[in-house]
Amino acid sequence: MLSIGEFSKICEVSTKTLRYYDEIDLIKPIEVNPDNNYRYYSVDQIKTMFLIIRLKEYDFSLEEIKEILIKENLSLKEDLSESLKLKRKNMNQKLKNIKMTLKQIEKDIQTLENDQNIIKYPEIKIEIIKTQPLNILYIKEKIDYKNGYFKYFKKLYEKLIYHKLTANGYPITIYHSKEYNPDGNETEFAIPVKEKTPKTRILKGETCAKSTLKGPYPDLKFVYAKLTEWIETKKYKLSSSPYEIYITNPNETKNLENLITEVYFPIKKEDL
Amino acid sequence: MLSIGEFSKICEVSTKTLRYYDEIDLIKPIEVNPDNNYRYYSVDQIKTMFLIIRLKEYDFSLEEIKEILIKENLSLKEDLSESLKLKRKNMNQKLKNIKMTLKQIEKDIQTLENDQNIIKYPEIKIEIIKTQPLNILYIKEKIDYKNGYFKYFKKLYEKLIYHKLTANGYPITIYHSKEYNPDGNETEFAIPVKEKTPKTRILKGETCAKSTLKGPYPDLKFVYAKLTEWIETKKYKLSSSPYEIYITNPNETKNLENLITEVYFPIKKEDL
DNA sequence: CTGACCATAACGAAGCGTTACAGTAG
DNA sequence: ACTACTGTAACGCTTCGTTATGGTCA
Repeated sequence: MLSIGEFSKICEVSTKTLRYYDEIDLIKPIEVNPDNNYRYYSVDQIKTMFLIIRLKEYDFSLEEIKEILIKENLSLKEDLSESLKLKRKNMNQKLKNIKMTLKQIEKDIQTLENDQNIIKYPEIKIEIIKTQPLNILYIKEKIDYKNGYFKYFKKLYEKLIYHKLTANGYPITIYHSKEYNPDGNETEFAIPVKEKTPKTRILKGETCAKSTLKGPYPDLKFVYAKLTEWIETKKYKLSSSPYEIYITNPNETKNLENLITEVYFPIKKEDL
Repeated sequence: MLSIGEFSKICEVSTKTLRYYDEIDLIKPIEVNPDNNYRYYSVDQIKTMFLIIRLKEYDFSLEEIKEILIKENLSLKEDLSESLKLKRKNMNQKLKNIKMTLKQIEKDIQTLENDQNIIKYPEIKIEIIKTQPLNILYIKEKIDYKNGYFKYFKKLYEKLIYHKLTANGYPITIYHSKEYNPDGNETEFAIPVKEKTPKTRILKGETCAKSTLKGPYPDLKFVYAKLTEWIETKKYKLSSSPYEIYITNPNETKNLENLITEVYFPIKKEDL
């Protein structure tokens, strides 16, 4: 039997951690002296503790680990295998993110060497145009921007096929919610179609400030910033929801720098 | 000028976040309506906000970002460049860790497929031997295990050279602190030397339980677990600090699986 | 008047670290 | 008697999310 200090040393965790794990019933000493409440651990528990540490490295929460330990006692290992595969997926995602972040850091360090600002908008031209009304098939969704739109356009195309309609233009995304909400924003995915049916609606023709971005989608936020700025300085106001038209197909474009996206801000003159 | 909702949408952060950043003086609206306390942001602040987001991706704390923004106003860009390089280093470290974790997950998934336990000790034999006294040159340090011992042995070798002593055996690490402490443990780095001087001391000869590990250093904790277990079941007690002797030089060993390390636990019979 | 927006305030969450204070084993 | 070890209790840290409650703009 091991005192908390000995146990902590072998397992390379602090005694504070052990007391906390005791408190949350993650791993409890097999014996507690009732006189002085000293905790005593068995050598068998070292393995359990090592398992906990291992799982923590895999980003399991202590709550999840608790469940795993319970299942372990019932020897349900298949379940653990599934969980591990899920964590592997998350880890791979994390790996990708870190690699991208590293690339970005490199870029930024270079930018600073050239004595420039890290944050700068891509070259953006703005023109005022009048759009024609478009007959569109659409779906509305509450979405998180970060995961890409592939899923939603897939759904839209399924609807298109199901209703036997004929696509007649590039895909469009319309942003209805005014405020950014981390768990979902009112967004409409649409595509122009030939046939007018009760399932379609008209995206009305309007005066718009239009910008065309050549570059990756994350740069779009700069276009939005720029357009917002422009509208303000020119004393216009937004008259309805902004939308994007994807001229290029991201699935067929190898170099993301070559993606072309048009951004439309419907505008009117500020009321005086 | 932008209301908090508009600003939040363009920058893709929640209004809660913006209010929090206002509270901690990270980014404050340029104007606040004194009647109703409504916050208004300028379009210029979009760039600042983008910078904050970028730096957050690089793992700067909000406190650090605050300092950077202040320096930015004084246009001290060199400083930022240095900070970025530091973060790049951290990111690279993180990348390595994740890669290692991924490898371990793969291993564990395999292990589970073979219907075995994830945590299992490597094959470890234990023998009882009597050691000879060793005359050692030593340095004591309070260290964190995780960063490797290279630094400390380098220091030890410098001392060796400085005092013109002759090494006479393999390097040794002696673990004095009983409890694991996340910010440092009393550890002694030593090497046997020929000359007896006031700078050296005797590591006394004793009865020891000895194990030899062939494999990477992280496996050492299993050896410690096993030895502790063994001592308990055989009714021995630890009589002084355990130590390790490194038979192989990790800098010259390509495959970490081939590292050889001896672990010694000085023991005595339990008092009856 | 009705929603969609805005405000403040207070609590929660994860995983311990950090005092502070006191008893205890050897 | 000393010291290293053990205990409990309570607050702190970071970065917001989550109610709850109430005022305000179009």
